[in-house]
Amino acid sequence: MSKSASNDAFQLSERSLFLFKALVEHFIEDGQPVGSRTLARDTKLDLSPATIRNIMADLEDMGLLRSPHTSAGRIPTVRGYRLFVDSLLRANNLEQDEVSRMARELEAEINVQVLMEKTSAMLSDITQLASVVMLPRSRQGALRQIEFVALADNRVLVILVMNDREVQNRIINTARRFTPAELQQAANYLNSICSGKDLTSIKTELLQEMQQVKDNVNELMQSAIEMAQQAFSQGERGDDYVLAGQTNLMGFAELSDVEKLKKLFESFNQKRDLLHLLEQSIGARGVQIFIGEESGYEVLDDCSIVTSPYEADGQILGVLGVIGPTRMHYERVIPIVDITAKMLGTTLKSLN
Amino acid sequence: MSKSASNDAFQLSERSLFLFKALVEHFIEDGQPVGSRTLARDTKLDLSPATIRNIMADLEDMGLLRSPHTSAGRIPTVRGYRLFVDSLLRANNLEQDEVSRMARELEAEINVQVLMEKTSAMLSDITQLASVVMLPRSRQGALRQIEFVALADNRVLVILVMNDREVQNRIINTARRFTPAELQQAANYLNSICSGKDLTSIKTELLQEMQQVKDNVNELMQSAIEMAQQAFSQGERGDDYVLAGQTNLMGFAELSDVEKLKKLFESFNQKRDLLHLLEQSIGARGVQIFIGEESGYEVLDDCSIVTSPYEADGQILGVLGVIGPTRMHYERVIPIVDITAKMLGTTLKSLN
DNA sequence: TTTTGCACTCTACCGACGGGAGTGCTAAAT
DNA sequence: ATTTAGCACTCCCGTCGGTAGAGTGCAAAA
Repeated sequence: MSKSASNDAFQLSERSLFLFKALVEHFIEDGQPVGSRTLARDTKLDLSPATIRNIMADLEDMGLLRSPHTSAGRIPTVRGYRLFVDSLLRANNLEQDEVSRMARELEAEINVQVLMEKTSAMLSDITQLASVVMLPRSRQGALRQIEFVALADNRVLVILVMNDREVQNRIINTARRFTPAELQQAANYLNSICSGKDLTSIKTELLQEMQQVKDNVNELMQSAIEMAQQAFSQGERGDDYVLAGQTNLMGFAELSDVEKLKKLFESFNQKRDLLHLLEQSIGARGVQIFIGEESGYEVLDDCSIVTSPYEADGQILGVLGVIGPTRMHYERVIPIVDITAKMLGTTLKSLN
Repeated sequence: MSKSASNDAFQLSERSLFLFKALVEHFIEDGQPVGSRTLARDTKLDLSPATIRNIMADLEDMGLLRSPHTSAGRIPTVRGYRLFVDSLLRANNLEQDEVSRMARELEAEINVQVLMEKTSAMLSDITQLASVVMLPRSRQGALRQIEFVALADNRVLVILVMNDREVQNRIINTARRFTPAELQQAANYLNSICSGKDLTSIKTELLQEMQQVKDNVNELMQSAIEMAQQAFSQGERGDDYVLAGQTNLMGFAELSDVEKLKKLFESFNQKRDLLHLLEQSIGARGVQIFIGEESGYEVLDDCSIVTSPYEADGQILGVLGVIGPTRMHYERVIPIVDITAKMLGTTLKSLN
């Protein structure tokens, strides 16, 4: 369907396209259906409203426009937006100082979690839309190092240092008390086995090691493996994302229905739908856009989502994007999402 | 003002109070102004609407009721709610199995952050309102232990184990590379100085130590102090709270105005106002209630907040509560907030 | 091919109107 | 002295009709 929409550009006269573009831009600007007279007034072409009406009728036949009711103006259909975005849009460059301001803000941050939050806040602030920054499942980075710290009672704090500077803490209960020296030894042992491998392969590795060690009488090694297993089995805090600027969506006329808004916000909280959608963008090369129903989720019917994966060293680390009404300033939002993804990528790279 | 409201109970005949209570309960139930006829029909007292009108007029004179307009029924004023909550309310006990279900859910959790999130989610789920669980500034627990882990380049991961099982990670840059053994030594040294003290006194302690060590030629000790100072200076992630169930507030008739709702949500995100309000409850012994304008924040004018501090071993650890329309089921919400605070307290205690 | 002219349609807004709900007051009843 | 009945009054809310405005589609003229 999007395929045929892109072809529309070739089946239309230049004038029709120009008019269509003007109409979409006008509608994006103020959200009201656009009539022939308005368009005649606002475009350079010196055409009468009647002529424009004829053209609009053609565009409507092609499924690019529709009227909400008989005597309203026209508004773009999803297919119309598609054509607009794919073929007519000339993304304007961002102000240089705006870009450098963003960059400065992000570069300073060294904590990954906080970096994500800042990026999301910035994105929603600049676009005045809702934004999301996601860490995909495929991240599941390799383990760089494991450390144990003795706590009171029989508790041990396990520290998992991931390759990308992420650190995870887990607290486990042990059968007996261990001295710091023992824990150090256990950690060394485990590091020799695990370091550099990713979590799933570590798990299988540990099982094998378990077998081998069984004959061995070294109690500490067995304990070490058990502790590691206990730590790894703890909720790996699956996929997640950072959301910001939800409230920016309130007050858009097309989302003024409280019930709809509630459903939308609830779907944000449940994460499921949005995660699926974002995962679709992981494969894409650059900015990807879902307009209205294209997303396939009913709650997002009146919304568009502009996403982009971000990467470092050619490896895709995650996806970020913004969510807003279908009637959004694509020409502004697209380059913003694009550049934010790039900046996040380079910032993360510099952290590693 | 709330003082005089409590005294109202003694200035009113039993019958008036009964009627007043019935009216408030009726209004809480369906949100419509209650008229004399309805009340005559629904109460056991066999009174004509006219009599009830007289009584209602008295109650209105006392500032307990008001009518939205001439020919509507009456609704409670803030002062009316106050009287209702303070003197008329008989908080009904919760179902035992509901309580134990909640307890089971919470007891299992060992991670403090996740525990807060779960508590908040549970609270908003049960009450169908928005909920908040806060960690107050005064927490600032003592430091139990500090550990260093060498990372790549000149980076060191600092692990701060707080007394209450909270663990914080900081990453710092060092002038040169340190071996694990050196780091261990530095940690031991610092632990001997800092362990058991709270962060602020540690900071001053470090400054003093710095002076003493200056003459000493032990380079490692100096480095250790510098590293600790660098770690402590990093953003101590101040006051914070966990919020859940915001969307529950959408769809309440009294909050149907999108603009108001937007302002309310934004004030949640900004945290400031809500934090101030919650801090007021820290001193209170048990459940505290802010009705409508009593909170002092305009965005909360149509809302009530029910809070309770939670504590372990007699020490107040934080505050939790729910936010909903003034017209909420206080008799249900109050015991829920109360018991949740107690459960959270005991759960935290068991973690220590 | 474009424009003009015109009939037509639909919405949004306004004012009028009536029913419904509820009140306050007065006078009668208990 | 209370309580009740009766009644006039007020206000809200939904409905209806009418009108102005915006915009359309079509046919005929330019």
